Amino acid sequence: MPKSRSSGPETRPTEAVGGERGPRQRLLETADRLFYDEGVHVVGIDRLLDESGVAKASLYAHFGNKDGLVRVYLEEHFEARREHVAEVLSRYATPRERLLGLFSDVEDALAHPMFQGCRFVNASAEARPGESVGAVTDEYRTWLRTLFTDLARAAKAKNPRRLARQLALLYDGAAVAARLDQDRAGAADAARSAATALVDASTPPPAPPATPAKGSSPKRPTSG
Amino acid sequence: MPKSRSSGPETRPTEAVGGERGPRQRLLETADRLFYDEGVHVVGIDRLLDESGVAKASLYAHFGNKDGLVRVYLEEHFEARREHVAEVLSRYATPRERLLGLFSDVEDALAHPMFQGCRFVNASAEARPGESVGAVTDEYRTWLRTLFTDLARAAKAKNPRRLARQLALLYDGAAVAARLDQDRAGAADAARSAATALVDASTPPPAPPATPAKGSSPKRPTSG
DNA sequence: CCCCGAGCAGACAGATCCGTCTGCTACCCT
DNA sequence: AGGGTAGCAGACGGATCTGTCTGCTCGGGG
Repeated sequence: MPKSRSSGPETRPTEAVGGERGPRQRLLETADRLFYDEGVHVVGIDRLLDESGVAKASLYAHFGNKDGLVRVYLEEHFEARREHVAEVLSRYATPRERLLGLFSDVEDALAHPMFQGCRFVNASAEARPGESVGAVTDEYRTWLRTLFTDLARAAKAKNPRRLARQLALLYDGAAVAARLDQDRAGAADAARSAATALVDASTPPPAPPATPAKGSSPKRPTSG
Repeated sequence: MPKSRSSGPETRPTEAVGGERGPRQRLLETADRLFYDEGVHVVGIDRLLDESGVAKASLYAHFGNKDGLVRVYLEEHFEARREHVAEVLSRYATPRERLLGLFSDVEDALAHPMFQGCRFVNASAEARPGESVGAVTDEYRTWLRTLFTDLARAAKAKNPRRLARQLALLYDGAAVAARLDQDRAGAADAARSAATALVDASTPPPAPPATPAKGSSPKRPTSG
């Protein structure tokens, strides 16, 4: 029985407080790197174990099986995405600025050389029917669509759901272009400019301008 | 040495003329179905052989190895795409109508329940570095970008390359939405309406209308 | 002091997958 | 009629992958 890890009181099982990271964390970091760069099916368990310095038994104790690791890998990325998007949105005041701010953030992500597209898109392209990739991806897509729809509605778009879906198309397209094309700067410019045009065409004219600060973190990109 | 099949005079090796299809064709049809629906790495050779009724030796005689089959699978799809797009474009007269016609065609593809997104996007998401997926995909992406750029330039867009990239984003986004989302009709509407808005915003006003015929084939969709 | 749990290391089994090779059949062409 | 070729069927080997299981170490608490 694979011990449903969920009881953790406040600290991770053994160590976890100091600079030392436990096997669970190391495994997830390695999984995020390898799964994202090379694909879920391409990367075998032995390689994950080698590069993270974790024993095979620890993997199965923590995650049950490989699919469990993949699920947590995607869930943690989902959580990181939500936090990142919340932080981005917090930098802007009006709904219109927030919508466009999301595409400025896309521009930042595209500029990052490690950006390899959306983890959910990539994982879904190679997912078997029974795997849990589909479930997490569905949750993510629902959240993303709701986010755009709410913002479009708040921006008083004439047809909020349509505008939301249009912007989502640009969002996904940018992720695809980031993985397949060389000209990432062009794709970023296209996404931002298209988003601006679509928002302008669907919403009443905005209030007078107020350029916001534009800070971004140098970490591994989280967009997708 | 894997016998570089290329000498075929005018008919395929043995049969090929009558209703009978040779092993090469059967293999490619099965590959297109399985690779597209389930993924290139997920589908093994034995399954391809079983479902196509072809001997293993025939596969290696025709394609050298699995990567060769994958390459031809993508190349033939590329060729089908070019022919299909040429046919779509031939239905319209002006560059603007042609650009928008491509998105009407996207709408048709999205309506097809077997449409599972773009074969190149899907295959690239799970491709190993050395495989030939990357090469064929590069050719396809270059062709696609050139196509949009030429049409945008012909439509007298103020910034043809930008408009082309914007439309390409919508194109890719529609393929992603087709695979990951349930609401395909909404995605199709969003792609078409966004394309119209972006074209209108970037080009001088069009000539008076002239609604074209809109016929589509009931075959397996080729878009991507 | 000792015991228990967490984690590391690696062997092992079962499945799968790729690719090669050996037979056999059937058809076409001379 | 006979030989060559394309194709079918399947065994086989080597590699790889997932998942289980057995030892071993180490540190902390009763």
